[in-house]
Amino acid sequence: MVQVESGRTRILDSAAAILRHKGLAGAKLSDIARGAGMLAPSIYHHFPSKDHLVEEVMMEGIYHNNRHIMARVEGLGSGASPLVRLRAAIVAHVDFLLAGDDYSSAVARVFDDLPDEMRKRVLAAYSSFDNYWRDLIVAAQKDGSASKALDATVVRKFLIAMLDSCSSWYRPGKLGPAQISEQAADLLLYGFATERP
Amino acid sequence: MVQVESGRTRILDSAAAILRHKGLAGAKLSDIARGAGMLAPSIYHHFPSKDHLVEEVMMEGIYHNNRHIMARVEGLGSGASPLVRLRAAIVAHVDFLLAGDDYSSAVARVFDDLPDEMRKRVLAAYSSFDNYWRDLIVAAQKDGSASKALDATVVRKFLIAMLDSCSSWYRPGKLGPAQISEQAADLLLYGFATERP
DNA sequence: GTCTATAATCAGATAGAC
DNA sequence: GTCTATCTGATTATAGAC
Repeated sequence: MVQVESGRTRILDSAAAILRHKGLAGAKLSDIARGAGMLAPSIYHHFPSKDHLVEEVMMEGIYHNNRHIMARVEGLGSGASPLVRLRAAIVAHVDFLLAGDDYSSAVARVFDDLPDEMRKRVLAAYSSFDNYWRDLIVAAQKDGSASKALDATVVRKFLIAMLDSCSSWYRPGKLGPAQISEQAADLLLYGFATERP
Repeated sequence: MVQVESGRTRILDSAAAILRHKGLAGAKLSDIARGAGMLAPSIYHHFPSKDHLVEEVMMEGIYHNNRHIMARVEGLGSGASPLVRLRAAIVAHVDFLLAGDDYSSAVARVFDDLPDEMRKRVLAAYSSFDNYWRDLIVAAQKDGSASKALDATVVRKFLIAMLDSCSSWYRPGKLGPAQISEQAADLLLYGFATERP
């Protein structure tokens, strides 16, 4: 028997899609409800407020993305070098965003606009993810395969900002998602210049 | 004789600072007015609407940043190689953002949230800037000092997203703005890995 | 679980005095 | 050029029928 998607899930899916494309202030409850096949007040049967709904989308986005990246990296097996693991994480992150996951794209889009208290909670949930990236980066430095001259925190911030941006500018065309993610990894790991200084 | 900053300019400065820190929806006219030492309705003596005010902040931000980067690159003189010019542009962009220019930081913060029509106009103004980056990137590829395997457009998008992010996460600490901008340039040009594949 | 009707709130904008 | 008072419109949220 096929269980039709519940009303609650349809609301979350719709909210994620609209937050992703229109931002926090641009995501009206009436639009979200329409995407879920209902009218705005019906949302309140499932969520106590817009803020609660948004926060749940953020948490789902972080969780989905996190799981996807970890699964790909850990799927490499125990023999993979730190640099190979870092590369896999970069590729997985871009692939995931460009595969069109509305939840994780919504996080990248509206995080800066969240109300202060909510942003703190979302950031706390995000921190396990952040730590995972930090570990990948630091492991590559310890192992000698990545530059110790670059600050691990600066690298992480720049790397994540760069990767997160792709869902806002990528449009299908001559390059597919797979090419974009490979280029992201090549650019970050080996740089744009052909020779070292 | 010292001309005190005009009301119009105080409003623009205040709007830029508030847009930068609170985003488009978070920037209330009453807050902007307070920052300019007046009350909200007084803004309408100088600007016909919030949108007009915001658009002028965007245009100023683009113009300031553009001029600053071009001045630094062109200041290198005609003997500078394409890669040296690209590096100078990267460093200048980060320096400028971290020097705390509210106008250009406001552009990076609210661009995605602008109303469609305005965003088109701002994007058009931005395009001369975009073309400048594209020329720097393509020149380095033609000259053989940068990788032709990377798509120039993808490199430009990733590069600008990465650089623009720094005003949202940078906090003065053990690393100063000058170190951040050098690390950005090193990461983009030479990558995080110590050896080529 | 969804609806119609409506309240409450808030921010952008206007009118007109000074 | 700035103010006080007010209007308008949009949006979140509630009440209560079905």
